[in-house]
Amino acid sequence: MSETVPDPKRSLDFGILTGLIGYQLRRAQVAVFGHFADAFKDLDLTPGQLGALALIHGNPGLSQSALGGALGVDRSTVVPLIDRLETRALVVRAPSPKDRRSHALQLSPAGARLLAEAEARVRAHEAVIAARLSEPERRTLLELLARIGAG
Amino acid sequence: MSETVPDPKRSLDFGILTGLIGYQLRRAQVAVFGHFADAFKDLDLTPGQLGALALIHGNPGLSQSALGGALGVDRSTVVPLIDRLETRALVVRAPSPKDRRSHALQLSPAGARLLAEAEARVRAHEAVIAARLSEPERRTLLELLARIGAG
DNA sequence: GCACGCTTGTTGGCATATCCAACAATTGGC
DNA sequence: GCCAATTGTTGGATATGCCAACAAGCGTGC
Repeated sequence: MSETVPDPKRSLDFGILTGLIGYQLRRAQVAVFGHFADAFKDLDLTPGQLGALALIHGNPGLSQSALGGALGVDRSTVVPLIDRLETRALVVRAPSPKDRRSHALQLSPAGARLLAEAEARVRAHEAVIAARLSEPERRTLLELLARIGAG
Repeated sequence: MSETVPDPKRSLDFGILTGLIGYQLRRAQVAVFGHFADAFKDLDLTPGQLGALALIHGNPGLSQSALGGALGVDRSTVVPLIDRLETRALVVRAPSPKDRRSHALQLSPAGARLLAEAEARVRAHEAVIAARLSEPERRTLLELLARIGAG
């Protein structure tokens, strides 16, 4: 038994963690999320909110359930998300012409403007995130991640 | 103006989302986290708890602050994490010989046993996750993620 | 020595985010 | 027209995270 208290100067032993996709995924996520929050705090947008705006823009009239499916979250999780966007007058819960149970989600003009602004900004944000990656590497990463995410 | 209600049969328009590292990261994370929860529910371990066990095992006597730093979370977030592991008698908050403020974290024998079991299981879990990846691709993904996470 | 500033763990307040189960309204197949 | 399924919502339960404040303890400068 040599040492029980690790030397803080020496770097830590991460054990199996380093080789785990799950762990590296989380580390990357923390870094990206943190930078995103900084970059978007004046627009007051979270990644989930941006995702919702982008999906509603690309698929106007989308239902909340369909949005939840596309985002990979439960439909009950979509409620407060849209509540917030609706309170900020970015999204409208329009009545669906086909189905009186569901809401046809639409971007308000302000929502569309904010999305356009956010799309410009997200490009700069992504450039910072991918600064350590060459363009082919970036594409490779996207493709490999998509394959993991398709599970 | 052709359609306001998107055809559910046709796949959705994801707009810029598909090309965003942040988005693909989140999708992958959801898939991995979901599978992890299934695989570890009988051991009752979350990814964060496994990370803590692995780090304590590799660095016995670690302080809570150092653990938080290694996990990338706030020191106050570590408290309930260790609380839970200590309640389950997997981790011990031993007094630090050097500093009476801090706790020297140690695995209990039960904690060490559980970690060994979990390490075996995490390998199987990762194999499922990476099923769509060749071994070189898996390595590439780990390396690219590590570069993103080093931000 | 010893005073002041820093660190450590903890608590409390707060905000998300997520799930599941139940519910009423509504739809659609038969 | 009946009945099962779906839609949005609510409520309850967890988790996860941050920040700010606090007491205890440490250590540097003098």
